[in-house]
Amino acid sequence: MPTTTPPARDDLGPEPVLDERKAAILQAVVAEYIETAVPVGSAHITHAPGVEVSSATIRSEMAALEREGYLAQPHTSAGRIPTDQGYRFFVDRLAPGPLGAPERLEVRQFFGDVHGEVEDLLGRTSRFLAGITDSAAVVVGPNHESAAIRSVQLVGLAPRVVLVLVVLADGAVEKRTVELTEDVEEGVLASASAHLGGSLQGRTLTSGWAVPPTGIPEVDGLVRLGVEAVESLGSGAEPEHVFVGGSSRMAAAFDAVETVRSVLSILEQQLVVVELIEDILDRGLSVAIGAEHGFEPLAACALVVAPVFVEGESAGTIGVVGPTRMNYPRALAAVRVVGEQLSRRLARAQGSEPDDEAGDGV
Amino acid sequence: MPTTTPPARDDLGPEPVLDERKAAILQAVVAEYIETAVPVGSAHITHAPGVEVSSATIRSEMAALEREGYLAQPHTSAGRIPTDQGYRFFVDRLAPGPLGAPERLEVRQFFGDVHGEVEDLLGRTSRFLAGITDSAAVVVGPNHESAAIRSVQLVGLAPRVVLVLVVLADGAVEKRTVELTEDVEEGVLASASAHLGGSLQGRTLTSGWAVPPTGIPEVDGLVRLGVEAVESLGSGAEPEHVFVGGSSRMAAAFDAVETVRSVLSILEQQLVVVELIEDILDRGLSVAIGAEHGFEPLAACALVVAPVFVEGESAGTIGVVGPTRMNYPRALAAVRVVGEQLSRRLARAQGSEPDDEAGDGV
DNA sequence: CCTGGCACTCAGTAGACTTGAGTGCCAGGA
DNA sequence: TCCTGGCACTCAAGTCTACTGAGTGCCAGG
Repeated sequence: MPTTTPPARDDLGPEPVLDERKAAILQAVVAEYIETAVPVGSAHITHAPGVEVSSATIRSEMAALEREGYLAQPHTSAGRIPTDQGYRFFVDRLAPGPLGAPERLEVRQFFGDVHGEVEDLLGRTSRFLAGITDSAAVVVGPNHESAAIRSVQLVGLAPRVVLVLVVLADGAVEKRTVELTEDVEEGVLASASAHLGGSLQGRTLTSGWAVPPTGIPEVDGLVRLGVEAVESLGSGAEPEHVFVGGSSRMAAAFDAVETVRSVLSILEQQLVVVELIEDILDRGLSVAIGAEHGFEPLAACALVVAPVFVEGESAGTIGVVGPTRMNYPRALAAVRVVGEQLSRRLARAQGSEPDDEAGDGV
Repeated sequence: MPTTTPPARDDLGPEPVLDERKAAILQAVVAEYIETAVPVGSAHITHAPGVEVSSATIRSEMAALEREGYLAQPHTSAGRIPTDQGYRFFVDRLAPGPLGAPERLEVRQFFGDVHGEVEDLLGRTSRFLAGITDSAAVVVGPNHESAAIRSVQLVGLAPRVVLVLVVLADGAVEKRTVELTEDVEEGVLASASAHLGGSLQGRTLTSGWAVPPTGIPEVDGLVRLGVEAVESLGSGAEPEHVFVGGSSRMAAAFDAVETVRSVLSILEQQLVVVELIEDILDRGLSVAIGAEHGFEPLAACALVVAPVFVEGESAGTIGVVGPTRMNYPRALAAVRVVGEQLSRRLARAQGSEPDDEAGDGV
């Protein structure tokens, strides 16, 4: 029986002092409850690793764990259920384990087969991640504030409607329709387009840029409108692209219909979910359990999240949303591996990394 | 009591022969059941308009309606529930009524406030339609097969990665990333881009087009790749943009969790929903009730759909998905009005219609 | 042909009882 | 001091029974 020293903790609260046996009991209860969703009685874990004592002893330990806030009892004559704090202890002690073999194969296959545009990739990834974790999954695309502008173009759609098109270095295309007050000639449009493209290329959406006047009033007017449009793209008016997959799985995750409805409704408000995930990451956490994230409507849920980096730059976020009794080991491993693969994939799509198929970590 | 002659029927099956009283009873049962979700007993509708007979008489009529397939009984001593056929009769007799006043106001406000890109508009519309019908709502964007190409551009993203960008007359932007086998010069890229744009402008994505060679091998190679990319856009490999709003409302629509889960899971597979809606429209229906659409997983649902036209051209579809006992009058009215407003809005976004705010029909 | 009356059905509710998984506590032993 | 087996206790959930009442089908009389 290895004396597992707890790995680096996710949270930085006061180190809980639980002796080995209490910890083993708590761990056994959490593991059992995650698997069965039934309150765990003392007799069920007498043979759990690190426990090996009689049920009576376990009972007294459980009573202590309950006093200390790690376990709860639905009613007097029932077994114990982990509290958020109990799950937290379990998660913090969790060594970063590998993904199960079948899932590993699935990941390999998925990232081997998938192709197409980035948005498509992100959407598929969210559904895939939902699939292997049997929860809902969220994939947030990169926000383009720091991406360099590759090209800016003005395209006339109708006599007084112009489309401002911005291509970023990461392959993202943003657009904005601008309505004009008067007709504009094709040549003027082309000049303005060229001038804008030349001036903004290489900048980022958020950097302040001064576009020198051309001296031709019509062109400069149009250029000004174009600059405003591009600015509005950078100002975060447009939320990042968010993909939520597998939310149907929440239907079976809770027995109260009202909980299901409210959780689903939150998942529909993608902006809220994104903010929640960012907040969790800002606080340095990778797992938020129940009330920890402070967002009441998702108090029955846990989130497992991870940022995705491409060449050291943030390129989005992925996460899993499930009931607090979700399978944390699997979710953590899946998020880690899928995040890595996605990152590698995105790097390749930007042409910034050699096209090697032999992935590490999977 | 007006002798209501049934309006034009949606379906073209054999005209059912139900005398006035039977029809009134059936209508009362459906209306009551839609409102209460409780099996309707004979005594409950003795005072319904057009009925005004004793419960005993109603009972015998109900028994007849059951024999004829319009009603069903959950068990012997319960009231009646409409069958799909019963709902169908109800819907076919429904005069196209106006939307309720509060909803009318909401529609006016929504389409007055909403702004931004088309995708954004469609997404918001789906959520809005879900809101006023208290069901899930689907908005399918136009498929771009028949839209004229306004501009084609090649943008270099990385040494061997080129983005092919197609702007369509309706303001949609499609893109495809192409990986090259060898580096290409900036000048060659520009030439190819200009040549492609010049050759394809005004065509549609699906029309076959021959692009004349320029005589410069590097350029022609790039042009060929570009043409392939544009062709792949038209070949329907890319599904239309689909927006599903309000699916959380399905959680409360059925009491069997399994039904909820399976319906939600179907709504997640947007492609399936789109195909189902198209199929319903192809069959000339605007409402599909229960098993009518022949799609087993949604046998517990009804769909109310409508195409959206802009200047006679199809510009997408909108629809409402709910349980078969959904509020058909409201859903029909909402789909009609929202469809009209969306159409008008899309027309304006394309600059093809004067910007008059005073909408008719709302 | 409609109606009031009547016997019948049966889901749902309520109460009584049983079961059994689970607890807390304690005295005795290592 | 700590663990253990034993024991009395609790209480959700299941089972059984009885009752209620909403609803039906049928029929004889107006």
